[in-house]
Amino acid sequence: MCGELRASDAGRRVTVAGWVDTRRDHGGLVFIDLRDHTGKIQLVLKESDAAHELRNEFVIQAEGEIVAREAGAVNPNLATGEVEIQVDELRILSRSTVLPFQVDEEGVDENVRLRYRWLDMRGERMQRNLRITHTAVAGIRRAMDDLGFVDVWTPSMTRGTPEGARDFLVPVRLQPGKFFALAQSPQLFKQLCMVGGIDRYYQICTCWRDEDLRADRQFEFRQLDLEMAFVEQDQVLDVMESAVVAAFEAVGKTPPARPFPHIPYDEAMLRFGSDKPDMRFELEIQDATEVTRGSEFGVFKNASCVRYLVVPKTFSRSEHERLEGFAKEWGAKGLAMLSQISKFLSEAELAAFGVAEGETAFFVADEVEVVEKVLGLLRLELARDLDLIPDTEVFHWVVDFPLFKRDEETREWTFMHHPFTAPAPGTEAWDESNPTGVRGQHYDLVWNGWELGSGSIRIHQPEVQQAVFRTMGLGEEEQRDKFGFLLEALAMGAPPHGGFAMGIDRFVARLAGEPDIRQMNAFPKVSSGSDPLTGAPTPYPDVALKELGIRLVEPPA
RNA sequence: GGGGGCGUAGUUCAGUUGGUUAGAACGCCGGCCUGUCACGCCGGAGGUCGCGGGUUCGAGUCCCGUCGCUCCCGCCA
Repeated sequence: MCGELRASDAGRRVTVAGWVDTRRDHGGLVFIDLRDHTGKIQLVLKESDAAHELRNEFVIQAEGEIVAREAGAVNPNLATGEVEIQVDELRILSRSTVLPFQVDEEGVDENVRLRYRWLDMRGERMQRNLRITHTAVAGIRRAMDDLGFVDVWTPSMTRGTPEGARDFLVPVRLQPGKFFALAQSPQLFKQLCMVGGIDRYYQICTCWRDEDLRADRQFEFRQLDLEMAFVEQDQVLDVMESAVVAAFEAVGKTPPARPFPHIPYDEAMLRFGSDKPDMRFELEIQDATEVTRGSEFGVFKNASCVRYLVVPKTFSRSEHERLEGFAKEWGAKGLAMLSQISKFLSEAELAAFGVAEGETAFFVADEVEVVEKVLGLLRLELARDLDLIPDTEVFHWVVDFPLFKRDEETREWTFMHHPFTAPAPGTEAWDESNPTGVRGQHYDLVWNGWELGSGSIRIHQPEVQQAVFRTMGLGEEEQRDKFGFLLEALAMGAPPHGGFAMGIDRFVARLAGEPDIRQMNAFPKVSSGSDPLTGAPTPYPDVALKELGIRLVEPPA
């Protein structure tokens, strides 16, 4: 209401309520900017005890006439600047102590903002972010409803899975010594919904993962979770694109063009060194492994993979040292500049690299995984340094992922994303001791280098599911114990199905132009994993733990 | 688990090669003011320099440890 009054409202009598944003006390006359979530309006108060008592963030109600301001008194910086309210009745509804920071004050430390989030939320930034989240989610829900999806609630407290992310454990008084896990995702429940004949399921659900927090990760987050029966990959992608576009339209932004482009996983890793490449700019990685196979240069000769980035700039020694420092931090043994090492290389090699005057080529030689990672991260670092990233919105799909990968530590085969992804058509059988090259029907959605989510066509034949379990080293008994209910369900008439899960927080953070998801979350945790507002988590008294059958190994500090 | 950054009034910051009483702006308190809108003017309060050790005649400043926050790597099926 406050921010919506205009010259055409002049003459009306109104009652407004809100917070005192600023006061300008002239003694015989007091001006108040009254704020609510719609904006601000100037109140004009005649001298009174109550008028002088007003302070920032008092909650007041004022009654009076909306009057047009005289020409010289119009405030062009305020949307309501052509009018003001001549107040004849003022009620102080609530007072405020001195504030730890001013509402809308810029540059306040985030921990202070979070400690007093209720104040922070009154500011324009959080009002906008919470409301844009609501609007985007409402748009997505409308789209899902229009497409015939059914919102089915699935349990938060579920069976733990030792694979994947760490579970949050929930002890239960009725079952001492046993634990539920908070759902990392409703993955298996939504697949069971497919077997149960809910052919289009969706949910905007909370998921929990006990892993370290980041700018784009919290312990708990929401995802748009959907699953469809009798579909192939393209149909799932089509629905997801509809949901993304619906959210853009709901918040009044120009949606990205459909269909979103596709890039195969192998190509993304080769050209961009990432499975979530930022494709707003070029700066592509080049492969030199073939050319350097017989190199005289020992570093190249002994490496199984040699790749390089060509950058349109020359670098000083100290700039190079800084970048090499990053490269080592990311796992490289070094970061060679062509100009340094050209004396060790043959004419043929130099010609093949095709590096021109004024350009710099950075080489990494190592195992392919290290080369990809280091050059991928270096590419992003250089793009930021050289200001190569344009202000555009690029959505794309990464497709054709491998189904399996080797565990870095155990060297055993394991799944790339999760064990329920179906192999690509025509590869329903493979060498279970060496599944190199088997592709999965898995797809990731990437926006400007942020992974928004992933999905897959799932396995719907129990034999195939068991073959995947066997490949990752899960014996018959273990399969029955952990996933027996899934195998049973798949054996009782499971339709082909597939789905997707997209992180809502990451998506709306990008929509709102925010650098991290805490700005979209009313009450987020900080990176150490605690809540600065309530002080959670807290110790529990022994008597409560005893009832749960729990005893701490070390007493709390 | 590892690496980088930060920590000084309520808030945002400054603080010289180590030097005497640690400053500014905003906010807060008191006073004056009928056309301000980041109102103005006068006056005032407010500090365990994150914490603990050490070096020194002397530490906000140097060293060691520790805590908190933050970014990144690992991790995130």
